[in-house]
Amino acid sequence: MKQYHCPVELTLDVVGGRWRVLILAHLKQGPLRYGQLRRLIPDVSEKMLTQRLRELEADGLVLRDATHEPELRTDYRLSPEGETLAPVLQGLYDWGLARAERTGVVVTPPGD
Amino acid sequence: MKQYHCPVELTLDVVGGRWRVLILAHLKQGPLRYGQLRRLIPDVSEKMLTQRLRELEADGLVLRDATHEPELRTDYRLSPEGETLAPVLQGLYDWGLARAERTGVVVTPPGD
DNA sequence: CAGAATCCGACAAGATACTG
DNA sequence: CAGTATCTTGTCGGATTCTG
Repeated sequence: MKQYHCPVELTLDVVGGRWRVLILAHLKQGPLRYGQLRRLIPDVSEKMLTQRLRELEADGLVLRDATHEPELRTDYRLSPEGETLAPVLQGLYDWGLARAERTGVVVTPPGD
Repeated sequence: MKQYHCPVELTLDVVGGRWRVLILAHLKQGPLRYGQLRRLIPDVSEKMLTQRLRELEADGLVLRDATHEPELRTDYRLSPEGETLAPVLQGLYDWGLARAERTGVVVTPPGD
């Protein structure tokens, strides 16, 4: 049992770490397949991506539907609970963008 | 030189990790002294608190003014740049609060 | 394609003791 | 009060190999 002294800690439990927020931010745009996520987040390893997706699933933020027909294929998308994070994710995105402009940092979309 | 593929990564560099967001969220309420921060974030060690405060200072998000007269005393507060994070911090706070209610988790303010 | 399993290193974080 | 210094531990994440 963990003790929370501030609501922010709760949010951090869910979106904390290096990858979770990134995954959620991409899924916010719409459902994505495993391979698509990998391409959108080029620096994540398969292990991390799978691990974080499982955790997000367990936390009820992400839904997963897999089919094996005609071939193996898995879609991930935000659950209703996950959708409630949209404003937060948007805020993180917007601030990052503005900060990039202020500091002259370049953001390179993985458009390859 | 780090490669950013998504603006969110930039935000994470600044508010990422376990303590930074927490520190910023408290400073958002107004200037605080070192000891006050420690009490508000009971689980942080002195080392971590100092280290994170130095980083936030270096990133230009937090300002520090120390006096030695009549006694040693240091105030930390958000810089103008740090203030731009206010909506983000508020978003994280609000979502955590709502999530706590939905999941029945109790948040215990360090008011003891 | 979408993973699981294992091994390993780096760094974040904790504990403790000491200082102006 | 507001730190610094040192040592140790734990967790996160990378690399690689294997599978239905």
